[in-house]
Amino acid sequence: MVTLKELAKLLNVSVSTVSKALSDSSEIGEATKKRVTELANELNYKPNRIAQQLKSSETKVVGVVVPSLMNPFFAEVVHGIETTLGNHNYDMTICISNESLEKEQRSFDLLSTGSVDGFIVAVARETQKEYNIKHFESVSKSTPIVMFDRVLNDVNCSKVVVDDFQSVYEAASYLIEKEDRKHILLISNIQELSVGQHRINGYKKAIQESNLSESILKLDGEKNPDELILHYLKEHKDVDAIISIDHITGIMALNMVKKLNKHVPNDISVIGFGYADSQFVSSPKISVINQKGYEIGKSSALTLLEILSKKVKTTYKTEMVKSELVLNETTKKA
Amino acid sequence: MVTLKELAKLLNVSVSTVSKALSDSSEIGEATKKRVTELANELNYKPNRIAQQLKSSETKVVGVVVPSLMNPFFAEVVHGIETTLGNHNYDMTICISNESLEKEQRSFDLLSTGSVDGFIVAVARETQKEYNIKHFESVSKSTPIVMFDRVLNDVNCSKVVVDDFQSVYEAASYLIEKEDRKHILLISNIQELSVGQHRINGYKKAIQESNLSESILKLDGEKNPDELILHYLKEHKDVDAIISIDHITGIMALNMVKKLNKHVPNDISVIGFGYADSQFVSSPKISVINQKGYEIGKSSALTLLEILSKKVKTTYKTEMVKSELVLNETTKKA
DNA sequence: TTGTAGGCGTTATCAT
DNA sequence: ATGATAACGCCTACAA
Repeated sequence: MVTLKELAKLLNVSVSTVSKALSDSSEIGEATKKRVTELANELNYKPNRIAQQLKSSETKVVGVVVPSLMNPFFAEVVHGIETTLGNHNYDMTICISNESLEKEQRSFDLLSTGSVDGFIVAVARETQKEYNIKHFESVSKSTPIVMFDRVLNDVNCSKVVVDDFQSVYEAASYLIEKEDRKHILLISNIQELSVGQHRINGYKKAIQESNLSESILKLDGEKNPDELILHYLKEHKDVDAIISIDHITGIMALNMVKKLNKHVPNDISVIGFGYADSQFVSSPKISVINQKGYEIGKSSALTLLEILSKKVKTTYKTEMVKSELVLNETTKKA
Repeated sequence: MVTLKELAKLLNVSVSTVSKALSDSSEIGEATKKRVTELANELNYKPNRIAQQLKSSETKVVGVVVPSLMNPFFAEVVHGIETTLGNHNYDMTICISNESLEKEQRSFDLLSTGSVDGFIVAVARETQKEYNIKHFESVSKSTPIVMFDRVLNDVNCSKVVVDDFQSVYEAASYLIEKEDRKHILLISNIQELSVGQHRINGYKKAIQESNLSESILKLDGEKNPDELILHYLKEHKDVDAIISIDHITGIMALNMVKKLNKHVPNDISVIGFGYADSQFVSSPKISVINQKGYEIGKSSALTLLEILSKKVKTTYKTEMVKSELVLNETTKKA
């Protein structure tokens, strides 16, 4: 690594002259500027970012802590974050909590120590269950935090959430009103998460408003979700629509319906939760509530960048990114 | 951020006393050690990592540059990398090249400037196409690089590759020998990547050895891959097995076969490329060549960590992580 | 046992 | 127009 000092020695000038010349300061003569920049290019000088960070006490790095990257939703969010940060010359350090409280705490501990200017986090399942918020509270005193999707209400920070309640409410209402469905099964794989609860509540509201009755199949932690779905459908032959509140069980349910030789969507409609290309792995192409992970990531990043750009403490806000009901081949055309 | 200096002032001792006390140096008396550690805990002192990095010229951070995170294979690899690095107290900065040469170059430029101790990279599609290796060559002089999966032979660094050729060769041989298949269709979505070529060549070898004839359907860049598959199968009714060399088209092909009311695996066997839970989104559960992304990530990280642990220049090695043929419900039981 | 001083690489202030 | 000096926070050889 070539440093300012080395350049200075080679050119027989002082370190500060070199520094100023490279930042095109008006204090430096054109001749020396040329000499300096030429040598710097030749030796491929790049300022040491660590030194700059120490000097400026700014890292231009954001810590991103997510439960998993193999969940396509989080992968998409992270993609949105990365792109947005990149446009503002920020980098991103990623920690994966693996749904573990302890790993999440360690990540915050490690990074809150000057390594990053701020955090973007979706809290781990365990954290949410045990409602342990100490690490967030202590860090947020010195470093701004933005939470998305999995959010803890009692932590005082900006948040970006999904309209979980409303989106499922609308999907169920659509099935009831436009398709005249009478027995809508809700399949859940995530009922213990706050977002899962919201989605279930949206479903319940729509059902209650129409005086239908609720059917909820909870698969969280079960080994053979597909068989349970199949079994349920066999026992309840009047099911005429399915809403799944996570990605995989939606596709699964579709496959099970086909296995029973029922026609989709004529006999049974299916609406899943999805991402950009959920449709590619299903036939017929599945209708989904699209969570817009990219938008959520972008929004989270912009929110954090805005906080970082101000010196003063900002007041925290909660933003909602609306999902989109994408009607495809597993629902009837409106 | 509370610093050593502040602690020193509050305790009326020198900075170095505090520093030594906190690192439990034998030079410091027990009494002062206690005073120091107690105040440090009370004020929640944590050494500033940036300062430590500058001092030691080690960051304990690895730069990871991948084409995408929404490709489950890369997501899985990154997970393996993160876990392994974490076990060795390393962090990870992720840049997503988005298959763009320029973005990849920018990432290397930015990070090779003291921000990271080493790189783990899967090269972008564009980089591979244009075979531009300058940024790797210049960085690798000062910072070790480990390449995985998408690898450039001419770059002098350690590599972790997949047995692309062998795995497809074995899958095809299995279909020919154990299932007596006569017309095996290979579906490719990635023929322009080196790994795609290797996989195709593995297929070709198996076909030639058995005096069968090749059928290759290239879908790269096509808008309606599913329809093309369907069309192909209608035109070639004697196809009795399909190998797909990427994740999505495997599931797609399976769905198209079912659409034609052919039985899987009795009429047609299907083998895709897959990850841990590919089977969950298909019915019947798809047989796959499992790439073991986690292992690849782990191996890449360990390789880099080993290089970093030695001061001397190591000699570069190329390691191969064997894929596993996971026979499931879309092939006949052996 | 404790303190002083110097340096990691950069930048900014203040002299010359 | 150029240079000397100090500072960011930490560590450590050396001095007291």
